[in-house]
Amino acid sequence: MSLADQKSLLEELAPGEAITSKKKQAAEQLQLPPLEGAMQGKVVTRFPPEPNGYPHIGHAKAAIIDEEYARMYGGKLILRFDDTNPLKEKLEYYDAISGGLEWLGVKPDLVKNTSDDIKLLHSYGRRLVELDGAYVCTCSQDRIRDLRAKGLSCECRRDHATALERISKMFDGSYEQNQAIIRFKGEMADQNTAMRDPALFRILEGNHPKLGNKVRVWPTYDFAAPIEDSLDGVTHAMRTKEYELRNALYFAILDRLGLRKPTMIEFSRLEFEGVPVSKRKIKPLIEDGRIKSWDDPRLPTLAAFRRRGFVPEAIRKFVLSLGITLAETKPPFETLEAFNRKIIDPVSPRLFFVKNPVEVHINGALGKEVVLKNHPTDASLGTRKVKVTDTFYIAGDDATSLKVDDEIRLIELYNIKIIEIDESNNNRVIKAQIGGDEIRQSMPKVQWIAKNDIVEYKVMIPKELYKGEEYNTNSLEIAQGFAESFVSTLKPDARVQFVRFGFCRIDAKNQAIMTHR
RNA sequence: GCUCCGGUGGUGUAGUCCGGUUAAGCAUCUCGCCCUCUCAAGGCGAAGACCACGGGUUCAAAUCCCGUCCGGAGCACCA
Repeated sequence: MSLADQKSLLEELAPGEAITSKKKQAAEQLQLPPLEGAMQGKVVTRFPPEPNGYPHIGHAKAAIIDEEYARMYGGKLILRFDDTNPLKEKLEYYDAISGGLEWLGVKPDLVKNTSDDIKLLHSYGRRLVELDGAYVCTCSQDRIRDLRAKGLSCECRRDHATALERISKMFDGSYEQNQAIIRFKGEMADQNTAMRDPALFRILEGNHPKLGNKVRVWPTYDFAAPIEDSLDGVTHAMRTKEYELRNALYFAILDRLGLRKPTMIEFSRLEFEGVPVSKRKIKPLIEDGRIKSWDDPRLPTLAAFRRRGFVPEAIRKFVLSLGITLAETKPPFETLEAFNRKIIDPVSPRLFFVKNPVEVHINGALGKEVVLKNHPTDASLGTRKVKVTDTFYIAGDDATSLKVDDEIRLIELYNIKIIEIDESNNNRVIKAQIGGDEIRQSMPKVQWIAKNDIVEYKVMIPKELYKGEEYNTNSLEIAQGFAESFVSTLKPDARVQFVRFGFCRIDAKNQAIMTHR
């Protein structure tokens, strides 16, 4: 039955909606739920990465959700680099994150750094101490930890006058690193340990990428985040669920300072099975050279997804399909692949690559030039001309399954009949003769490379980086073979589908990376 | 250990707040058929969850209540 026939039959059986309803539901699944208390034109969200590493798929989820909501309500998205730790931030990471977002198609309406507001943050910290909402603690880290565990307070907390005296010393350079911190006056016996007088500021001697060593007193994330969100006009602040216990602190700080409170929303982290996002698991592999760079196709960095051949639209659709649940799960990588495949399929030229080539000699075949379609249905992708002779290569796997008398079709060329398989001297050579020209449904159809049209080619096939807790030593398979010479004219970043092999992105001269099947 | 958060087919989710309009929708995966000079895309269909488990409330519960179990997170002068 033709497609048109199928459709008309369906229309008969289920007049009206039948065809559209499934698609509609699938599309609805790619919509984020309404935002609590959101008003058209008034929503402000923010994506607050710390510039301490390369952006990965987890960043993409947060950034995309932040942006989608801003757009959904005609609001604003702020990209705010949460750079409050001079020991960790590096200039190259600000750029890497900006670049990653740009590739993703996430366009912030405003870009800023938390460090831009360092003076403001200082003054709010000072004010909080003056308000008796915080104090300067000079206890050792060990003692602080110990007392916190026991739910007990230290002497530093008791006397407000001491706090006032110390706060000046805090900022005038009287204290060294580790000698004093500003602590929130919470509740030392609170069941929520985040409320047991957490650190708000600490002294860090480091070279900050934006401020150098001018600043020594740095706010912690716990202090900077709520102040910045509030002052930036953020209406809906989203973060991953490991911060949940810190919500109480976030709001308590704003309360004490009398600042406006954003709505807080959390969602689960995104990570794939076997593809850890944590630097802890990736950095060692880079340092000892098992992985060469941060855009290695096995990695979950945005640079890696890009190099591997994923398109940003696919990542966005995928992220939206996950929704904003709190359930901690590892979604299937196949789903991302499916989204990507549907997007790139219509625009990927079909070309030939044969892995582990085996020679096929066709008796009496005449040399000629053939014209091959670059896409089965879209003629606008053009054609290419290939000169063939009587000798070809087919993929090793295809050759293996052949027996004498089998008839197969060389795609878009002609049928051949196997007459001899010569396995002498370790080098299999197949002899065949031209068969009929009838294209039978049941007949194997294989891609081929003409002997005089060969280019040596390599395809990297990324696999799971980790198997459980162990590095997967077979995480990168290299497929060697021949591609048609046309492939070598393609520039890096071109996308192709090697017929019956998989979708690939051209990576370098004579090298591609398999995106997925 | 304490506290908090989760638990819907193999997987990811919708539905849960306002209990009954579908005894569970969509996607992915698997399988079959159609289409096809690809093992891609597209079309159709099948299989697969009594909604973690046990009680309770109710005429009626995935949806409300209680308990249990399992999973995760936090308990940094990281974010």
